[in-house]
Amino acid sequence: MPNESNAPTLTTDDHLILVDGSTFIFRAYHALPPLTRKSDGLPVGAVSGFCNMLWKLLQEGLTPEPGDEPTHMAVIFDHSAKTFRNEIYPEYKAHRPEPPEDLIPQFGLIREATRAFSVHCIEQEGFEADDLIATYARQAEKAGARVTIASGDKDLMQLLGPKVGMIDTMKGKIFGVEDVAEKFGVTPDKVIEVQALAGDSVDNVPGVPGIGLKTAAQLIQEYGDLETLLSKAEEIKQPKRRQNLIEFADQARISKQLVTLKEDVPLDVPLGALAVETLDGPKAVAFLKAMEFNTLTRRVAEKTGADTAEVEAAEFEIKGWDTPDGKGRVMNSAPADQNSKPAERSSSESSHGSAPDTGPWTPDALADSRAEEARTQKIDTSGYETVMDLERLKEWVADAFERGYVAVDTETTSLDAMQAELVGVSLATEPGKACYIPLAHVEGEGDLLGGGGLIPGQIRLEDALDVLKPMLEAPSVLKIAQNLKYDWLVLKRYGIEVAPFDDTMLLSYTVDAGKGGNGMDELSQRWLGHAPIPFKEVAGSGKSMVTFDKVPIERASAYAAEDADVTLRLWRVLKPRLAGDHMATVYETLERPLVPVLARMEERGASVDRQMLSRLSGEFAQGMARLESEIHELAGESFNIGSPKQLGDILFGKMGLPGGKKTKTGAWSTSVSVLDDLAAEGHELPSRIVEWRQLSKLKSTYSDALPGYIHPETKRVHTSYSLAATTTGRLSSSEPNLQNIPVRTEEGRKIRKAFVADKGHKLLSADYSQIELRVLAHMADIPQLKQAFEDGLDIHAMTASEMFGVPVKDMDPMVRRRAKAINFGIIYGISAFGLAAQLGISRGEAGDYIKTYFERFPGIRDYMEATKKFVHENGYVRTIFGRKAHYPEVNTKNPNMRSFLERAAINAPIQGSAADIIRRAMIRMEDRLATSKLSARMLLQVHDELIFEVPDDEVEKTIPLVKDVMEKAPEPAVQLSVPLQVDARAADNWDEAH
DNA sequence: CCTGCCCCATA
DNA sequence: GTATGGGGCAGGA
Repeated sequence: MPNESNAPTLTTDDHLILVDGSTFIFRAYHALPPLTRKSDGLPVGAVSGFCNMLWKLLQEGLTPEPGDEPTHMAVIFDHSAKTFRNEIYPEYKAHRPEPPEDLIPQFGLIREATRAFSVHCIEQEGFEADDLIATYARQAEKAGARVTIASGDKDLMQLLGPKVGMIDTMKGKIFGVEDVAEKFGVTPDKVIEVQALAGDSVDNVPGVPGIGLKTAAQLIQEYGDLETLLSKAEEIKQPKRRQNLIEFADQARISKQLVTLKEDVPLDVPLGALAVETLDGPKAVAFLKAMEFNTLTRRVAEKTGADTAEVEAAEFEIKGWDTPDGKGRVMNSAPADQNSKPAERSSSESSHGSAPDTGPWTPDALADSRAEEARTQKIDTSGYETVMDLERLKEWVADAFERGYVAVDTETTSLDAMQAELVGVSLATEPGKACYIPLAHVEGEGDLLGGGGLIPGQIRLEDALDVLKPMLEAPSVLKIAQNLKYDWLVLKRYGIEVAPFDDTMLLSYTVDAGKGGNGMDELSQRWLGHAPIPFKEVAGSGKSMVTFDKVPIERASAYAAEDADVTLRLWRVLKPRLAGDHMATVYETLERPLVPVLARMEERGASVDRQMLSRLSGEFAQGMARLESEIHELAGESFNIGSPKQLGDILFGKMGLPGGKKTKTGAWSTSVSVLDDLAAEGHELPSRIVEWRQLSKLKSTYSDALPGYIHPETKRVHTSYSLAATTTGRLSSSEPNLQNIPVRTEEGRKIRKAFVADKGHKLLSADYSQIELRVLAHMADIPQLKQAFEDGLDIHAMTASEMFGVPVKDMDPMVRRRAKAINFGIIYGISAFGLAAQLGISRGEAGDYIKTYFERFPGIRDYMEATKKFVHENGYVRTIFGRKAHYPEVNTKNPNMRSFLERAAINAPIQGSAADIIRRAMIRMEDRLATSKLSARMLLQVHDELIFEVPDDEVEKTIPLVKDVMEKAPEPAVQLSVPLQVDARAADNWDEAH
């Protein structure tokens, strides 16, 4: 189609900058200090800010990198207050106050400034600047050119895409698609849908009452767009929200029209005409001189070769301002021709006018292009730097402020964040640009005098932290780290609370849970095709391993700078995938906010009674010794009871007992179930072995090991929680694992009694009752189960009654036990084989139970079948809150593996939804306690239980609050169709509280 | 000294 | 039948 304007179209090499002049004026006026022309007091603050911005954009474009300068540029203004939007909705922008008096003369001056810099000044009656920007941006994008919108207006975010970026020149912040996800919770193409619902009080866009950004984003993520949502409004569970969506449907539609930018404005000035013209030095200098902007005048003169002395200050009419002398104003700077001819272009450039159509913007397209970029970019370490002086560090920090984000990594003396001493910090600001700041490296071994003197030349730790702290805590700088919880804890111990942040480990986990590990080395390999320097190669391993402070600075620097660089590159790949996969809400509501919560729990630690554990170890040792001689007596020889191999030889070889199960490797199993079977046949040795094993386990894993984890200073035990270790969304705990402290046996509970409260405090344990069965009842929509939970019945007895037709009253405990096993089996993706093993019955009998169960609860079978179908088709399943668990191998031909993965996929939404619920409770808990002025501290999480330390006199008030937060945790995102029940109790130790 | 295996503690 | 972490043993480096 011929270009009607005859102006050359843009090409892929072009870079168009569209400056949103109207919003800039207001923001500059309010943000910058008031500045007046020295000679007569003319207010020029906004003009000054505008000129500086324009100059910078002309010189550098978006970034200072060469080649980034604009080839096309325009400043766009609103023509008048009334536009077509006022016809749709007369109240639109009706709340706008009149501009302040000293701003009025600057409106005209800014247009003068634009012309003085030979930049096109665009405005059109009936349209807002935003519509013109949208139209130009889309046209340029279609031609394949790069577009940068210079504005701080969030309404323009709907335009962002792989080729369209945005810069807030007031804040120096560059926005990409990932920032749209951050702000609106959706991809750019869905921004208008969200705005239509949420409205905007500033522009007086009504939206739907009771729906804000968060809810709007969540609804749009679920339903896709406004119309679909409105057509399905009846399904919305929350009654108030449903009613509003129905009642205000038309208002939402109007809102959408208001926020939708017009992308087809008939342009007075064609796109091609916006080509950047050679700067007319004398003209610009004349204007700047008139404004008395001395610094900028000098700079522009230097750059253009204009002679400041020879150029006279321009004179022009200033509307809205009476000069003190009251004289008329003369125009002596020729006004720039708005329809000036486009700059000459070489024929070769204009010949490939039809640039490849990049197609409609999709989040996946950005994610894909970032992944491609990451794969192909070489990891070039020549841009790495070792920072040894404070001034240079300040420059890095200033750069981080300028960009608004920075990758950070700490190097320390220990993997244990509670013990780690800071050795150095690394930063990265763009791929290949990274630095390491050594702070506490010491001379290596090799001298007998103790060595360890600080290596000279390093910045003093305190000085460096003084410079880093404001940046690490600045709301305007996003800190990017891999497993930030570790760095957060280390820095917290140096008085720094890192915020805000992104965590590449959690980004990967959110998007790819189940597809593999989320550690940095693995992610680097997966996304960058690059194996980072292994820690082992830097610090050694095993006995010869040294702490990081003993690593020579040069080697440390290469390792540490690379870690920051890799982290930044991973962020660039992974962050856009959040939007592409519609997982931003999961990341922002279930993952990221939990990091500081868990960090504080780890920091507090739990108190254990060392004496009690020591006594227990002695007790267990005695019991073991007694059993050991009995066992050797019965066996007729001495052997290592702890060796399954030797034990098997004795039992199934020497003594000739009938072997039961075999292990994977073909050896006879000596597991409890086998030994119990033998014991049931009247053999004495196996039951002694089982008793010995129990004591051995309690001693080695708990009473012996736990004291070793007591922190030398805090005297408490600080576990470490992993947020990204499970496929389902559960946490895991290690070093020590405090999620498997014994509870089932009397002997085991003695360990639990050693977990005690501080003086004047109690331990409070609050646990969800049957949360997974309740989640299942909700998800699979099982009427009998829901009713039973509603009525507060014994769920296992109810199941037994339904299945076997026996009354709940005076039920045989064995019958209830069978039903209980089946209920658990269901959650685990039941198989006749497993149920048979659990209940010690035949597979046939177990199969009959399952059949009966499904007859009574057909909805459960339907749910299981639907889940299997879904996972086979999609390779993942979702929790109620949208978390994904991937099972990429589920279509394998290996029938055992396939069944296993199917069961895991059935279990994941149930286990995972329960995990999501307790996560939500934990995230809210601290605020709720603080609001009620309660000083309870959350210490531990054990999947469906939270443990707090509470001052004695606050126990009574804390219990109902904790219960409330936990029971309402799904809301408002989800209203479960079954009630949640939390049991809470306080006591002096964990055993009695549980 | 590292790794795989077995066994077992929890939800 | 689901999800973890960890100790001890045994075998190969």
